[in-house]
Amino acid sequence: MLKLSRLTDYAAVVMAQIARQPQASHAAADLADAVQLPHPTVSKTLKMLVKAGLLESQRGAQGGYRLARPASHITAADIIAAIEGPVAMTECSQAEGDCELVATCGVADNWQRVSLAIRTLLESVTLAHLADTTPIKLPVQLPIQSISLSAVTA
Amino acid sequence: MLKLSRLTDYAAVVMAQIARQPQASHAAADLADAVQLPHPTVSKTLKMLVKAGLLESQRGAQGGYRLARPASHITAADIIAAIEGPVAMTECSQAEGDCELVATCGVADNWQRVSLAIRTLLESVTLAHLADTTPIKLPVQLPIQSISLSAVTA
DNA sequence: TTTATACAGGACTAAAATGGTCCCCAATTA
DNA sequence: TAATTGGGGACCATTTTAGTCCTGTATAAA
Repeated sequence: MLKLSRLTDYAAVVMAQIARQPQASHAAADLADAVQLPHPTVSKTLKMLVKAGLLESQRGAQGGYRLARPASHITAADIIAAIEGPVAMTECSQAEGDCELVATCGVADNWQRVSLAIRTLLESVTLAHLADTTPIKLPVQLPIQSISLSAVTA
Repeated sequence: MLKLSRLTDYAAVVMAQIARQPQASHAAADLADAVQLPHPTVSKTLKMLVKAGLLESQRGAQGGYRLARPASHITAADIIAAIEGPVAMTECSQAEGDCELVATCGVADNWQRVSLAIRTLLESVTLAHLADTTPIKLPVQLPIQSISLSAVTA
């Protein structure tokens, strides 16, 4: 289904939660409560986000997590990459893609373009967009609508 | 990695192969040879594509597979859906999405928009594009809207 | 300095998805 | 009728995923 893994989903939700109170420090337990997800799993997710450089952590009492940079500078692609690795639709659209079938494949090149387009899209959606609870007045709508527009008019 | 399953990849390659000789009937064994993939797996893929209505099959000697409709009317989204099910990035962006966490989620709505944008993009790329051995003339560095536009007009 | 808090890292398991194979049946045609 | 070719499953091995838990370490407050 070209679906995100569940952990990635969690990551997005948790990141959004943090983004709504950027200056506060958020303990893993608090976040898990707020988002209604099992503590250990949320904790695991948070660690991955730290490792990817999207969150900063502070140990000890009053410690917790906060954004490593403004929500407007964290993209959906960043979050996905933090949990699942780089966004790439096919084996061969990855950096290390050494698919032995390139010769007989015949679609590699075009898949890579599609893959790139999706990556670009995901890079244009920021955490600030995702965290915005009000449905629609997002700048996100701009790229999205242009896509469907050009697709429809073609 | 937001990656396509390997079977989906096969499906695309095989569909492209058929699309290059649309009027001929292609036996599973021939296709497998042409694409350098294991016969049983290719066969399985073909069956799925038939079930999804993208291919038509003919049994018996001189039988085989052919496109159910012109390559320009089969989209990347169709192929992906045939193997993996409908394109939906998150649980809740599916039709039957009954995620109990919607209340605390806070990002569902925006994820659905992203998901829709990707689906639209994948629907704008046709099998005819994929099968074209000369790469689609996409200015890779340009924004998304021009990608899908030039893809369609190519 | 002590103690409670909170993250770090990784081992571990259960469950599910994935990739792949194989077999027997049904349809078609020569 | 015999050879060909797809249809439909069952089946298995492997990997991935999700989730838990334990032990260690940094920090801050009492």
